[in-house]
Amino acid sequence: MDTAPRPPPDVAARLRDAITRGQLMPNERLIEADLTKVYGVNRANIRMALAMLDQEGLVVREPNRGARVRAITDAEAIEIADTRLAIEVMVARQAAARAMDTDRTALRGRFGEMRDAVTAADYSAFSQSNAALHREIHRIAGNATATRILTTLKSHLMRLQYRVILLPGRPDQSLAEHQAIVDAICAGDGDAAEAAMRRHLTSFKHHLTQAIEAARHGGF
Amino acid sequence: MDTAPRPPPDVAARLRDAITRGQLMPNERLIEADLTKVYGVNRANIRMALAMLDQEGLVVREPNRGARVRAITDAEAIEIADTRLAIEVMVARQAAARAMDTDRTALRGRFGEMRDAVTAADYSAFSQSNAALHREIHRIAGNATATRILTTLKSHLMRLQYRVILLPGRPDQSLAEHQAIVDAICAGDGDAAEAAMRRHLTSFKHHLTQAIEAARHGGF
DNA sequence: ACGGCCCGGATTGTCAACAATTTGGGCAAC
DNA sequence: GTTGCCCAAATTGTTGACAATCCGGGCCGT
Repeated sequence: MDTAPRPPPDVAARLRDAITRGQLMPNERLIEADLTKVYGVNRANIRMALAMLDQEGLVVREPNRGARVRAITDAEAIEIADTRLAIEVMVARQAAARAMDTDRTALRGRFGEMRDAVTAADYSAFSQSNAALHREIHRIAGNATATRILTTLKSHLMRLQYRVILLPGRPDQSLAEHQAIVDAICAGDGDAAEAAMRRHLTSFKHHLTQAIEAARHGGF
Repeated sequence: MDTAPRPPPDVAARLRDAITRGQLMPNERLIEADLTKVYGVNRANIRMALAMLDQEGLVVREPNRGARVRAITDAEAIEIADTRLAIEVMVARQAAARAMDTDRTALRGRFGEMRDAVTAADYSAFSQSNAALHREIHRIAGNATATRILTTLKSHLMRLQYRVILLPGRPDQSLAEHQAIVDAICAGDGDAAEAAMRRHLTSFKHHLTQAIEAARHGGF
């Protein structure tokens, strides 16, 4: 196995991935010397990456005590879901206002992939097409600022999201909600797009709350 | 003059201040060696601070070519105003839902300061009390995630904001808008608070657009 | 003149050694 | 047994030197 000779395409991005994918557990210590070996880059680079992820909220650093993966509380998860809702609702409206013909076909294409994933009961594909559909909406809206913030917020939710997807009946409901969003955007109806996105993310938040409650009582 | 012996209370914060206050011009190069002398800290620390501000969007860094103050385009300023509106509207609703009696008096106090600043025609005090009032709303809402994002967004707008404040009649209008927001939050009326905040920030965005247009044609 | 070429200064990127701090554990005193 | 103390290992923070890169200006051939 190669431990170091890999090309280093931005340590911060790789660390971010490892955290959002759950490969690094919340509160796990991030020791600079170890990361140096894992990613094959200098300690100075590790330090810069940790500083960035700290700024981003994925990592906490205490003076002279190093960095740890930031554990988000239940209350904070709700905050994130709320904020995400507020922004994504605006983005949906903007997407409806700015969608061209090519955008509509692209959007419908993404939705088709999502439907296929649901009928195939492929959770992984569903998750991916879900993300792809939302990215498509962001692209159409053309609001880079909002997109950047949403990406960060979602990176925080990702660690919990898999529980929501696994709730019984969730994929079908989610599919119907996305259908409404896509239709509204393709119709150029900003009000409807905003309302549909609000319904979708309110539903998501509801299920997230349920999952959190279940986890709290269920033990882990 | 002392150049170095000052206590270094977080370089990133001081650099951020210098940028948002307009002491460092857009596109101005940030040379590590120079900053080392100015802030009296090591180059490694300067590098970490620049990495954080890059992550935050206040600075751009190109490989082997150093860092510059990021220049935000007119279109981006609008994006930021839009996104700010979307989040702050949600925060206003949450503040209305969660305001206690002490919060109400604190909020009214801030509003009083703002009114005083307007009657005194003190632009600086107005700007400060404006920021303080919004911070108070954030505190009451208790949504740390949204507050953090809003703080970042406003740091980007700050470089342009002074132009909006100087528009004739703006302080009086702004005062009336804030009156409505404060009243709604104190009344615990989430819908009204959201609507009032939306009116206020839509108005702000309108004036910002005007200021940008004026600057584009006016020359500077 | 003019275009390409090369060089030297300025600047960023990398690295290893050193200093300072925290942490955990053993040892002694009570 | 427990409390407090102190030391050693682990880890973070700092520093300076060196390598790599970019940029402007002069130089040469045409």
